[in-house]
This record gives sequence, C-alpha cells and structure tokens, in this order.
Amino acid sequence: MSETREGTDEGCAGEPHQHNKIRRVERATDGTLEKAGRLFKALADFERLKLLTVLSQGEACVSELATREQMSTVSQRLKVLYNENLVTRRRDGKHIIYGLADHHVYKLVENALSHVQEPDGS
Amino acid sequence: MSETREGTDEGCAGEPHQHNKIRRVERATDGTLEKAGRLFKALADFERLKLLTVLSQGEACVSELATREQMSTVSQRLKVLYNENLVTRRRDGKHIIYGLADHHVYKLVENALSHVQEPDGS
DNA sequence: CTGACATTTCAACATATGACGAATTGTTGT
DNA sequence: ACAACAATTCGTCATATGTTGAAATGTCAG
Repeated sequence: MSETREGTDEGCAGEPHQHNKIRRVERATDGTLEKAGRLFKALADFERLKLLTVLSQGEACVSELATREQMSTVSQRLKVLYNENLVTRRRDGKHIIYGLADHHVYKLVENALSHVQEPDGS
Repeated sequence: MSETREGTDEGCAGEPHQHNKIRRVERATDGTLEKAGRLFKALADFERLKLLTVLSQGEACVSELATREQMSTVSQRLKVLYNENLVTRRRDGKHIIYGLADHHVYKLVENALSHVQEPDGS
C-alpha cells in the first residue's frame, strides 16, 4: 500500500473532470428536481405523448380525440397532462377544448423525438 | 333539431384550429413515440434526475456518486439511464466512470427545469 | 491463485400506476 | 324542470416500478 487513503471508495476520479462540450445544469434545488420528475412522469406514456403530438397540430375537444385516436380514456390522460401544465383547457358549450400549453412542451417532445431517432447521439 | 348530424360527438371543433405560435411536431411514427415514452420514463425519477445533474458537472464513478449523494442504489439507477442512452460508461481500473451522453440529454433536463420554474408558462 | 474491493445481478416484497365500467357533475335546448 | 349529451370522478382490479439485501461477476495487488 503505497498510498493509504482513509476511505475505501475514494480512489476513483477525485475531482470530477470538466466536460468541454456539455454545459452544466444550473444548480437546481431538490424541489425543482422533484417537480421536473413529475413532469417527465406525465410525459412517460405512449398514449399521452400521442395526445400531445395531436394537440401540437391544433386544439381539440375530448370526444373528438377519443373518436380520432380510438382511445377510451382520453379524459383521464388529459387530466394528467393538465395537472403538469402541459395542456390548456377551455370550455366551449358542452365541449371542453384542449391545446398545448406553451413552447416548452413542444420543445420537450421535439428533443425527445430527436434523441430516440439518432441511434448514436451526437 | 335544425341540423341532423349522423354521429353524436361531431359537434365539437370540426377541423382543428392551427396555432400560430406553436410549430407542430413532425409526424412521428408509433415506434418513435414509444421510444420517446421509454426515454421520459427513465427521466421520470427524482434520484435519476439528480444523478444526471451531477454528471452534467463532470464524470464520476459509481462509488463516488454513492458517497457524495448518500444514495445506495446508484448502480441500478445508472443502468436505467444507460439503457436509454442518457449516460456513457467506461471502465478505469476497478472503477466504472459514467458521464452525460450528449447535448440532447442536457437540453431535455434544462427544458424541464425551465418549465417547472415558470409557473405560468409563456 | 487468493484476498480485497467495485460493480452488477438476482429474487422477494411493497408501492405506484393505468384501465375499465358505473355513477356523478355540468351544459344546452325545449 | 326535464331529457340528452359531454366530460369527469370513483372504486376495483391487474400490472409495472422501485427497494432491499444477498449472491455473483469482474479487476487489481501480492
């Protein structure tokens, strides 16, 4: 043992190296990370993702989505998205019309689609 | 009944309106959406998200992360991230050193954090 | 090869999540 | 107020996911 370190798991990388290509995420609080986790959880479903891509082409009401996408649980799925501020909601007569909330949502989905479409990454 | 429609759920919005502010997501195949769903699922966890933010500041090995973040299940969490190509892995002696995979990952996390930090959206 | 350490895998369990049909709320037209 | 339709909520169930400790794999030093 030429170098006696006190712990058993300190012989790794020591000070972490700095990437030169990847900027670091600004120090996020635990609360923020938890919210982000819930956001990703709302996005982590094929059907909900499909609803978002449909809504990115224009607003639609619940029954219209149910008919067009052959989906029986549209209301519950939209509720999940609404709770995370991913979609907006407004009433029009008997119908409730949903739409994408903002650009963040669009960007988020777009980024994810880019990532999975590039097999190797950049 | 002035207008007899054949269906019962066609009286909604008819042709969906076009947003002028939000570009539409390019027609994604079901397979792509499913992959994106798995990607979001891997991101949908506070601890995994935390590991990503830590890795965005530089590479680190498993035991280092376990010690610094007081996390006992680092290996399994990193495996989930690795399976979705969110992190890279390389061996260095006894240690295995992980790092962020690419810019997409950084952008994805950054976008999510922006979204949850703005209460009202754009 | 043997011992010590780093990491991963495995199996069992608790918990969270999604799906479905029935009941409920809200809106319009008469 | 009543009937008809749109959407949400509720209760139950099956399935998926995360957690834990122990066993297994891989690597280095002597």
